[in-house]
Amino acid sequence: MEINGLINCIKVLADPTRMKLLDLIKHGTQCNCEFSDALELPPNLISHHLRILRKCGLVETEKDPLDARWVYYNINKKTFIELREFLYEFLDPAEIQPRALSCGPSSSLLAMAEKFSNIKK
Amino acid sequence: MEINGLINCIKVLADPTRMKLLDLIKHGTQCNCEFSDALELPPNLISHHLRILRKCGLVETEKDPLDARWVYYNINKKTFIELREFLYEFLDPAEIQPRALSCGPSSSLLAMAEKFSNIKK
DNA sequence: TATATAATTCAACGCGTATTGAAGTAATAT
DNA sequence: ATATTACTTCAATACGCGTTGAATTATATA
Repeated sequence: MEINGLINCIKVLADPTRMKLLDLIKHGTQCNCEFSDALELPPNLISHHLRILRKCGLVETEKDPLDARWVYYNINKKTFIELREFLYEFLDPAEIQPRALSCGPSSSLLAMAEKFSNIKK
Repeated sequence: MEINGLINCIKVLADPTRMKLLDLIKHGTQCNCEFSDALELPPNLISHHLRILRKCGLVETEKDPLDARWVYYNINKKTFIELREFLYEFLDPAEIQPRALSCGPSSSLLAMAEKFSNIKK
């Protein structure tokens, strides 16, 4: 998945309702009515958020083989893992580097020396 | 950090400009003018996004000891790592469970048996 | 003191999006 | 056929947020 897709996934993730939905799905695929009960939100609003979760690829759907009116939601493992790896690398503290002295008065020793001599005057 | 603070961090992260800013800061503390050049955005807009990054605790500031007009930005390692750990756990594929049969026609074997007998009739 | 510089804050605009209630779709039951 | 159900889509509203340009603050220099 390209970088923009991943950033979009983060955007999708950055909503308490969708976080809770993902967490519920993670602990067993569920149908709209259960989400609606658990989060105390109208079914159409749940549908809306699930649509967004599906659009960015974080979840996928499956219809009940006995009664196709029911829809069950699953985590899309592939996207899930990809997002996980990306964030784990992006937030890697080992990559943090000290300030590159490319800008500002402290960026050159010359400037520091000049400053120092001014103070001395 | 509480869960709402972490979700807020994700929300803050879910913006291409701020992702780029964080990435630049990660590779050496920088000042506003450099961000402005690198991202080709007006300095006040950079300030705005840095303020949001600082507010949620992802970055912190430091003033130049020689000329306090310059401000340098650093990654706040503590928040950085905390967010990393949280997301790594939340997106752990090992936690994904199969559907709990608590809802829908396939939720009970009884229902399946009834359905089966209807088909047979 | 006056001017310049680095950055921030403010006011306002426009776009996107979460939410709401109603209408629509698809599948099943009577 | 008609009604019911599970869910989705639609239209409308309201709020939040990114962006912009101007004004402001803080600091340094002439």
